Amino acid sequence: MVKIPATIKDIAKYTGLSIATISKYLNGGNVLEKNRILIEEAIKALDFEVNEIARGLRTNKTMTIGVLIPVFEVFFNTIVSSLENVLLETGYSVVVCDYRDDEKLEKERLDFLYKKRVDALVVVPTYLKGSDIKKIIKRDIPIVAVDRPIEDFECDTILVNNFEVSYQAVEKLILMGHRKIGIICGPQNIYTAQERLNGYMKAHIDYKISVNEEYIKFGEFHNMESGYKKMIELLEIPNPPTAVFITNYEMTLGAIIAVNEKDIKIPDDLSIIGFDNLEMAKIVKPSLSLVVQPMEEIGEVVASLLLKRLKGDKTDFPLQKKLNAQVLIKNSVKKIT
Amino acid sequence: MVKIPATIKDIAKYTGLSIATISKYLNGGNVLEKNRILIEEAIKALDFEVNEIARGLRTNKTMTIGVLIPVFEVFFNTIVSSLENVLLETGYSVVVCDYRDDEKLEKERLDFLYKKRVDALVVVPTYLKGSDIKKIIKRDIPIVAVDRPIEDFECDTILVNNFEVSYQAVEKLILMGHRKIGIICGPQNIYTAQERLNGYMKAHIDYKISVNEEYIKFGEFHNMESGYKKMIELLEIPNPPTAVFITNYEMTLGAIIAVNEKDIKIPDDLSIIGFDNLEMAKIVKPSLSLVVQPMEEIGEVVASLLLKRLKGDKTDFPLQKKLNAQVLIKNSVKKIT
DNA sequence: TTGTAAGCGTTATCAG
DNA sequence: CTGATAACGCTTACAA
Repeated sequence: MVKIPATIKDIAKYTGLSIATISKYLNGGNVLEKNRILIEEAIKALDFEVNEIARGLRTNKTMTIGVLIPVFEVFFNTIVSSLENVLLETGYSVVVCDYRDDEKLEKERLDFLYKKRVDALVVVPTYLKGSDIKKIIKRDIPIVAVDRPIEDFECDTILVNNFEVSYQAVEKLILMGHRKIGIICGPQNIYTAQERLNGYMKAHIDYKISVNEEYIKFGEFHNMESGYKKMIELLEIPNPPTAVFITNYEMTLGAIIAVNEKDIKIPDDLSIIGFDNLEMAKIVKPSLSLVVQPMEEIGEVVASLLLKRLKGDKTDFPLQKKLNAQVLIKNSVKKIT
Repeated sequence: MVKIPATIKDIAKYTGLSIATISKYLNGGNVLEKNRILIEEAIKALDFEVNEIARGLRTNKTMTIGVLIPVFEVFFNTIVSSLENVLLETGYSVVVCDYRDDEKLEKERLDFLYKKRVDALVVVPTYLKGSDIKKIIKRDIPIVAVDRPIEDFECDTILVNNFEVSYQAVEKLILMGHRKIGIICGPQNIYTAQERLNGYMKAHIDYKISVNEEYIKFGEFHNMESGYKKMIELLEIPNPPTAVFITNYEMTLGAIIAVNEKDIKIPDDLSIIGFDNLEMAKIVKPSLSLVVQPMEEIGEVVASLLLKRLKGDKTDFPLQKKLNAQVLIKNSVKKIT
């Protein structure tokens, strides 16, 4: 830990070979058997490791992928994990930054990743627009938008069928006889939150059910207290909904706590469909009906797309793909008449 | 986005000055007013930005701090945020890696950070020992252990008074008349989990209360289901505890759900002290008694220590500091007779 | 104040 | 297969 790590030059001296030969060996080139052995001995003896900074300067590649997410929470964490699982295999590594839902930080962190010379970027944007990206990103590197599109920017984009799956969830409630259906939405400046509300509206329209504005509550993603509060508000409406659709993980958690506290029985007093609530789903009784997003799949799809682009393959650019979430109906929804 | 960013050489050509002068300007050196203006014009015109990789190679500094945490969860996230707030001010940036509580990954990610040539490391270790560190870290960079010490390794270490605060929490329960006190602990290979259990034991010894082994349950940190299960187990003991101390955030969450589900009234049927459960604490009623750790303070202390070490100031090395957590008694604890 | 030139640790070209 | 050498883009004595 005290001595400075050896360089190729040191290995060259130790072995009597040239720098070029050592470098060739390090990059998988052919070397005489006896030299190979010698080099490997030297590497061990001198505790050598490549200086990735120097290599990066020379090759103009850092073998690093930058990932920008709004906040460290289970949905994004899971996607990133799955992304990493694929990418690490191929020698790439991943640097993840969150911007805490903050507009300024979102740009700053993007700039940070760019300055670290990542070879490609994965972005879950909130406020970020095409003009921002163009200002920050000056080299031509692959960029993939995930979960939400980037406004005014042409790039590969991997989304979830938020609209359709929300439609399906609400449709199930309708088909179970519900007519008074509440929804706890996310902020309408977020694409996924919009889409989920739109699905809710469309289902009402298609089934010719009028929408009671009182039943639509706007909470905050990434804040379970807002789920709690909005659920309380819904429950306190004089003519309350018979079913509530909660549109993300954290808010679902808060809503469950509200329901418990008010001593509301599920599904007898109220039917519920939550979102993405995997760990909770195992715990809560009766078992929670859920919209489940394909987080692992998202990560895998993004990773393989990225690898393709990094190889220079621009087929189908800009790719726009929607992955399917599923509605899982369990015991938290009751048929009513 | 198409053109490759300009280099200092380009600026030199544009301005007719030498590379050295441009470099001097970039690093805050004095330059003739008219040259300054010229350089700034060139930078704008050519869209120049320093190549941090090249700079890093030359200065042998990356201005980056590596942070290794077990998992992205609120306790660690909060510490990292606060750390970043300080560090970013000073021009450093932060790369955070989690190892998902995995022994192999813990070493791999440490190696990754090291290979990225971070200038210093912040580590929350689980399995990591001094011998591992010595194997991986070959340059002499500052290392700070946070929340848990590194076994067999001499370095700066910032901890929380887990033992003392757990003692105090249990003591409060005892002073409120409780004699049958349950505890939901974390895995005993984790330092903080050990300390918290030790505090519980010591309080019992000091107050001459015999410990019922049945009341001691071992869950998993970072897994709310384990909190749920262990709480159920405690409640199903024929002679159940009258109070339970739950020793981290995620397990507290699960435990609350278990209590709600079993229709146990807090604090009438059961008294509870949870851990670190800030957001929950706002929601749950009656208001939850808690052990609150000074997460922001930890981040700040670590950051300023780091900056000191990076300046080469080795005063008090190896520093070992314990920060104080607080017991906050609210309405979830009842006096019994 | 400015410029020259060496060098950080690699990779890549091109002889040998 | 191996080696000499020129880059990569920047900083930093040292000289002018």
